Amino acid sequence: MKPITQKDIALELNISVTTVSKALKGMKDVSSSTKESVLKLAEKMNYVPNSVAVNLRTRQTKTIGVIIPTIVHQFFSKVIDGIIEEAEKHGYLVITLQSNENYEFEKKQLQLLIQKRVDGILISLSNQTQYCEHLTEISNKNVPIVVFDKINKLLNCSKVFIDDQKAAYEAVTFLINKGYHRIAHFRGSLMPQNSIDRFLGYKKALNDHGIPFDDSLVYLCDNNNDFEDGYNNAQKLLEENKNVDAIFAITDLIAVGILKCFNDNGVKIPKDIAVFGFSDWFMSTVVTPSLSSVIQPGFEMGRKATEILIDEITNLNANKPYSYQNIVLPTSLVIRNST
Amino acid sequence: MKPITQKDIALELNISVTTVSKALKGMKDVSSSTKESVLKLAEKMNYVPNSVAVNLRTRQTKTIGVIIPTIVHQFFSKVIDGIIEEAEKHGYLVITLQSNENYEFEKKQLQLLIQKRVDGILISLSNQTQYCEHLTEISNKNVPIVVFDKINKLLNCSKVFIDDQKAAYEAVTFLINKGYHRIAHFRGSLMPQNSIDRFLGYKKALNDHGIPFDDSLVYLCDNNNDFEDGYNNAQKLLEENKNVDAIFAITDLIAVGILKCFNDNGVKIPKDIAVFGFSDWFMSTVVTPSLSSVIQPGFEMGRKATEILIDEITNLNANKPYSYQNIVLPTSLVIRNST
DNA sequence: TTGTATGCGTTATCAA
DNA sequence: TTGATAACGCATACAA
Repeated sequence: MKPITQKDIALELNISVTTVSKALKGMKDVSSSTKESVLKLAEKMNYVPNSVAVNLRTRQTKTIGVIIPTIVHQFFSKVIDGIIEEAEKHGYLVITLQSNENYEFEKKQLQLLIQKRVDGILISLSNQTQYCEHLTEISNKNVPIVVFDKINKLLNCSKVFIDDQKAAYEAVTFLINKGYHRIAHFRGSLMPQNSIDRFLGYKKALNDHGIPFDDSLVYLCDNNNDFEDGYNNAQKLLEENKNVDAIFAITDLIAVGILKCFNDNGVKIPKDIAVFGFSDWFMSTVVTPSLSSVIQPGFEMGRKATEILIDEITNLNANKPYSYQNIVLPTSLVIRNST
Repeated sequence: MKPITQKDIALELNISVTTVSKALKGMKDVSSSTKESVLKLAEKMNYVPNSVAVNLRTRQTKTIGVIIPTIVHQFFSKVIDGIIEEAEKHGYLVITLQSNENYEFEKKQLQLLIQKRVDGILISLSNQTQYCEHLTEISNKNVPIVVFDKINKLLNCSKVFIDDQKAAYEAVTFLINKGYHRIAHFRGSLMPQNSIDRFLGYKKALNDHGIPFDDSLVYLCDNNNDFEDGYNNAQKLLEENKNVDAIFAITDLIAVGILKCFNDNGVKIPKDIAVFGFSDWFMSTVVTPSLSSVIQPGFEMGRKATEILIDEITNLNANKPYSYQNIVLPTSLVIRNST
């Protein structure tokens, strides 16, 4: 059976579609008696407005698009959770797409969302994304964009992120104060801002505490498999006999890889080598030893980014001006048994 | 600037919108010369078809809706991954919603998707969902539904799931063969089919091997926080001094909670008590001791369910008949150090 | 090969 | 207070 339309109601009641529409929307230029009968019949016939038609008419889809590198990642699923919840609160639905850390793919997904006429876009950049014409181009189409987590500082739009440099600085400083002085860093890919910033924070902490920076203590993890990257580089570190007494890893998953390797090789944590992670995944609480980490508010990041985005959409539709926001969410350290 | 429409192209080329439409769609009743000029201009003007208009016209949204209990859950994020990938391959986009294991919420989310006029729905039932009128009602609206993972066997639609009873049976049988004979079961909520089936598999395995079923060895974990549930019930089990030598847990997260509790209490795993999980989360490979588990193919489940759904949508649109499918995905055991 | 007319379901404008 | 008409952008049956 076909869905009921306003026309069906109008026919049944022998009134015009216009009046039905008005009654349904509670406009005041319709008599309370007809309004009542329309509402009653709509209820009875189980009328559901066709949102596609509404979308066409109002030029809004009440839909926002999200692009993240990958969804099978606790941090990002927490972000998505926050996004969906906040969006729903404002009557928006969420279409999620993945870039798989691939620039070309990211562009393609963006195109899909534009074609779908989403009202706004939330994106966390892929590791490969260096240039952002594809994003500025969208902005010009009057589709608001908010970037989060993996941002590009040059981008002309609102951003929600954490102070990666500061967070890394605090983590490494903690290690130093705890007495560790030969601290390695397992860094992420070269491109992403957060990878760079965490590295800079690490460097600055060393510097501020009079510890010379040693380039050979920086291990690059950019094989898109954090756990294995951590494991393999930890192995390498052991073989190279670097004499480090602590490691600051850019990600919990990498840190867990390190733990695993050390456990496999009889390296005592934190006695022989301490390990500090980043992101505070649930996993980190149940691993042995439990992992010290930086708490990164995923849910709140998704929520806030969505709030801003919808605000911009609303302003855009109302022809009100608005300015881009830079939201820096607070982080904190959680100290467990690995340090 | 407003998006370019076919009208703009038609105006520029001094031809009709119809011809533009046909040319764009590669219909053959349009001269190659005009086709070429249309395509070229469309490219130049950066024409993007308005999918909302297309949707209204074709009565299809090329969108599928997904409802899962919660996205911050490795199994479900793998499912979503599979769904998004398969959907995209067929030109569909995915709207994800969560039921938060709440029946009323599930109904509401379903309503939202219907209102959004999605072409089909994928759903994994909430723990609280007992009756399914809300689903059959949708089916009657000619919106195909495929249920997966947490299904209701009575439901009249396609289903993709695993043989929970068999999988549980195999896990418990493994324990028995390994020499464990006093095996506790940490079961899930009472409602969900998979919870029931895993329990039945456990019981059957005991029975088939001449081990008497002891009701007091079944611990109910239904507080919606698997890890804590596992931890607390493990604590209880220790206090009750049940003398068990193994535990079959309905979920890895619960199993990990057990591990944690045992580690905290100096219970040796598997020497004192062995632990078997279910689902094979990544976490289980890095926990100490690593957890034996049942491999549950999340990605493939999402992929397959989507494939079937899109198939049904396609058939429905073509007025072709189709029959509901019951797909049982294979599982297997992965034995690690906890057993 | 091209174009006209019509409709998808809703909303907005304006006249009655 | 009501309704006729047009429009959103596209696609199709049919006529030219």
